[in-house]
Amino acid sequence: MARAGVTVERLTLAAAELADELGFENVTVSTVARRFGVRDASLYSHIKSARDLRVRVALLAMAELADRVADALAGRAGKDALVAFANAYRDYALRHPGRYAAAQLDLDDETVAGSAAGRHSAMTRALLRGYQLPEPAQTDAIRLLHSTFHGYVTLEAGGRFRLTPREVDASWAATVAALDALLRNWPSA
Amino acid sequence: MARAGVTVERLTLAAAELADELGFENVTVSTVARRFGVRDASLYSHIKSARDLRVRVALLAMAELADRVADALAGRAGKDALVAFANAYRDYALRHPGRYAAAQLDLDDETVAGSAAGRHSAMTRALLRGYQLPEPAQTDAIRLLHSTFHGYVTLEAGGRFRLTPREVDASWAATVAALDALLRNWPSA
DNA sequence: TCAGTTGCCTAGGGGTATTAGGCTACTCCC
DNA sequence: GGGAGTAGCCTAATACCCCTAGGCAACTGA
Repeated sequence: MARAGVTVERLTLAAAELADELGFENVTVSTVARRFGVRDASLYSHIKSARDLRVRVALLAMAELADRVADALAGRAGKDALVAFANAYRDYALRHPGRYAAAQLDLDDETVAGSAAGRHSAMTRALLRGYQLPEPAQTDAIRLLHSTFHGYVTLEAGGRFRLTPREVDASWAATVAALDALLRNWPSA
Repeated sequence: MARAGVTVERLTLAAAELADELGFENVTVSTVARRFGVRDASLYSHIKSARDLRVRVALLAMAELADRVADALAGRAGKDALVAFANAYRDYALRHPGRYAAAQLDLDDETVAGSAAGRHSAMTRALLRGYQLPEPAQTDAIRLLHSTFHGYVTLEAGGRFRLTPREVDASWAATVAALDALLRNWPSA
């Protein structure tokens, strides 16, 4: 019998692809095993559990997203940087819905610490340097930006904006422009 | 044998409670049946499927949330109303994490149409009346507010803000204040 | 009272998660 | 080249969840 050549990396990648195709909630040990043409039980020499597999997909997604954002941010500043950041974020989420959903998995503190989450907020902090916000406003602004981006793409992907006819792309552009205006005039008290 | 007195309403309520206690993903036909002391198969004369049950919890949560927001909004206007809206929203999400997660369930358009989602955006529209935004800025603002609120509570509940020491309550207040400032100075172009 | 309806049960088929234990295909070292 | 050892994959078996079919008993109303 030829071996299937399963490795943790290939498993994680396959799981990520499955997530984008079928939704993250349908990423199961069985479906991944099936894609490799092996039995489910065979995967347990590579992964610890179904959750382990899902966490790996989450970490992969977070790293990929951080990479895209870093690329988009390179050489830009001010509103230019904000727009690039926002669009890279949204693009990733819409193009890889399953991966993005994975990135929202509830991870324990230790795992979060070892993830790309730190890079993400460091980049946001760098982005905000152009707006000259003092602490703690800076932290608040990071949280606001992250919340708005995350909330927007989640609601958009969930079809929650389909009730109103207004184009979601146009709303997105207006939203990012509004955030830029807000950052330039952050209320002091 | 005495009957357990199962009804769709009691099932939905029990499922909602289980969601808040164990997380929405652990709301299962079996756990709910167990709580009633009956066999899982017995529930299928009341609900159509596990998904049906979850959708009912989602609709319940959306209606409850709309109620809380409506109460908070009564008799208020301007920033006062915005703050009340925001706090009611966040309170509900944090106090009822399972229900709130349920409300995020991906529903088909027909179900969404029959839900409290319409009430929700109508209230937001009413809230914005105090800020006098013309269309399409008003729609964009609704989407921005919803995105930010939803994103914030989701990330907060998911522990994504624990990396930074800044108090989440303080950040929340600052965020809402910032949104108020933004609505009062919405960028025209 | 008794016919009909409704509520709950048992049986059973199908799927996923996971452990235990076995066989086999590579690897590398003498 | 020939074992010895490791790693990859398999079958078997348990447990839990989803759901259908069919049965009996408990209510309901004429």
